[in-house]
Amino acid sequence: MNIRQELTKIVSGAFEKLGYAPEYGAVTVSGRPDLCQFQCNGAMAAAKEYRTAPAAIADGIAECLRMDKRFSSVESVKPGFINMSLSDAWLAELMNAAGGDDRLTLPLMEPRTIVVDYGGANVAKPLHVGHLRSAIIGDTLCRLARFLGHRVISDVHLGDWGLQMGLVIAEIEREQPELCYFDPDYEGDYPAEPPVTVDELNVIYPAASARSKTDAEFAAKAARATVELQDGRAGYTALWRHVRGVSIADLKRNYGALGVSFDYWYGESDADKYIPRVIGLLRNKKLLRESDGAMVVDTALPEDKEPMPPMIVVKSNGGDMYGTTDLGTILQRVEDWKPDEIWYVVDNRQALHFKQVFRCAALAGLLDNTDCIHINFGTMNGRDGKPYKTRDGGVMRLSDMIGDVTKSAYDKASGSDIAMSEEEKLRVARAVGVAAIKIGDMLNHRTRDFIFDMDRFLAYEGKTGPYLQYTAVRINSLLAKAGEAKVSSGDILPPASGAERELQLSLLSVADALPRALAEKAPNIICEVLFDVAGAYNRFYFENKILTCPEEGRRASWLSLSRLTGDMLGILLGLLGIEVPENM
RNA sequence: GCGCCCGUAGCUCAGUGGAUAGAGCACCCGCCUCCUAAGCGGGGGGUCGGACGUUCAAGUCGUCUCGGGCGUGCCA
Repeated sequence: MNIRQELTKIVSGAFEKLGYAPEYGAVTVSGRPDLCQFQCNGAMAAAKEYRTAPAAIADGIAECLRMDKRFSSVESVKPGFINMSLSDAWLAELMNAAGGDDRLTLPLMEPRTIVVDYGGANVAKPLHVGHLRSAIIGDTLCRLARFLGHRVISDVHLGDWGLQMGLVIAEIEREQPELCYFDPDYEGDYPAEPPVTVDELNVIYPAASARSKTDAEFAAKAARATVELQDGRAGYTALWRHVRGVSIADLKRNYGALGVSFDYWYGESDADKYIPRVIGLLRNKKLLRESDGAMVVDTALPEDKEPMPPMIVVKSNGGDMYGTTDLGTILQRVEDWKPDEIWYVVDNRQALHFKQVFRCAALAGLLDNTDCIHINFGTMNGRDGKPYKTRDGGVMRLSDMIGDVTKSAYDKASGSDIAMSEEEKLRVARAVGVAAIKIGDMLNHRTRDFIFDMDRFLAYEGKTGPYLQYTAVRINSLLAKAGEAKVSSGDILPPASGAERELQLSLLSVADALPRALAEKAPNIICEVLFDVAGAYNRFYFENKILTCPEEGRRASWLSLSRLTGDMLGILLGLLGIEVPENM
């Protein structure tokens, strides 16, 4: 249950009853927790319309609400604030309702079908730290949308069809020209085993990319190979299939280490067969125009403030642009899945590109009541504010980063007071490392550039993933001890202290935070509410000795409240793809 | 040049037009004979880049300005 919505309903009712528009009854969490838990500022806004002193309106509303037993206090303050706090009895009632429900009374929304495109992975290019954000933000948004009741289809949209494939093919040919894939007259079956390993691929692409910058002939060959691959040359296609397969296996391992997965591993190549139809549609609607040998579509609107260059659909050499592939992909998604929304979790820098693509898709009539949304995010920079580099100036592999953080978490686990087996330490280290990385990133608002600081990820102190896990582990340990001692839990009682009341209120606020996080596509909102809950619990835990509490009813209540908190932390961490280890 | 995004504590960042702008780190001081101290409490630290405007009320909205990042047709 969303308490803020519930209170808004109640207060709006009071406004209406007194002859004011109900819209003024909007309730927010109090900005002055020392004064009250919730507030309504509508009286001040209403004052103008009704030409009445705001304080007089607030007095009336407060008077009207005061008789409601669900409030412990309702006050009208100075300029026209309406301050209210929940009665402890109602709070306890809400806690027990949550504790007795699988979803902890968290809301479900009207289901929509949402396709989420994230990851940004390319064939033959290893994932580096720059791929982190799309993967974990996209994964979190998928989990959140699913949890709130939506039908979510995730698609990695693999970069498997562009120039980088031509570069890789050209480089393999340069190194191993004798392979049958390069013989245009070859008529036999192609080998079942790939001619390259992942490790070789990881060397081949950078080498090819570098070569193409200094060797014009090689660059031309790569471009030609790209076109020939797209035209279906048999040998290249067979080789491409191998490279793609080897690459995908490796990508799955790396994403898997982060707990990130995809429903579909479609690639740009899968959009290829839709492209002729896209171009046909554009041509029929007379949207195509020749420009410097390329075919373009004008996407500018008269009201645009920002410059909107034409979008190139067919390059002057006859090849497709990535935007064309994106259009083909939209057609495929709309036909196969009929989504209400398509989300693109992609770097800020492609904002203009997506604006063009979405407009072009609308012009072409590809969108059938489908909203396309670019969920942009900021660049990950190093401590110098420039794009992140390793000490020797190279790009850092995602697998290396995960390895470093996991190693450090392992050392920390080894120094723990808790005795753990070797195997357990490894499991804990993996879970803790991933949590450190994810929270370190997603605590920041997604649209901002942020500083990637390995040392901070390795700190495990304060506002970090491990803090959240530690809180959950503590709770689980407490509940296990209670079980051993046969101490039973029972109804959650009205709070006996400020810390306990704050814990209950923080649990109540989750139901409001999740839809907001989804509406804004902002994982940091989930993180914030997680720290609210975990912090409140840790204060409560410090103040109260739960297992040894002599009052049986109170002890039983505290155990239930602890269980509820643990379940809530589990759900919220689950939305971020973070596991709770058995020990820390 | 034009456009988009961002300037909040020493650092990294939150902040749904409302009351006294919050966290974490770092620094200083406390708390384990008692359920996991990867924890809890306290302290110092701010003209929210600047100016003007809208509003009963601006870190939040608008205009201008300074500083930084990014984008601006045949890579993705």
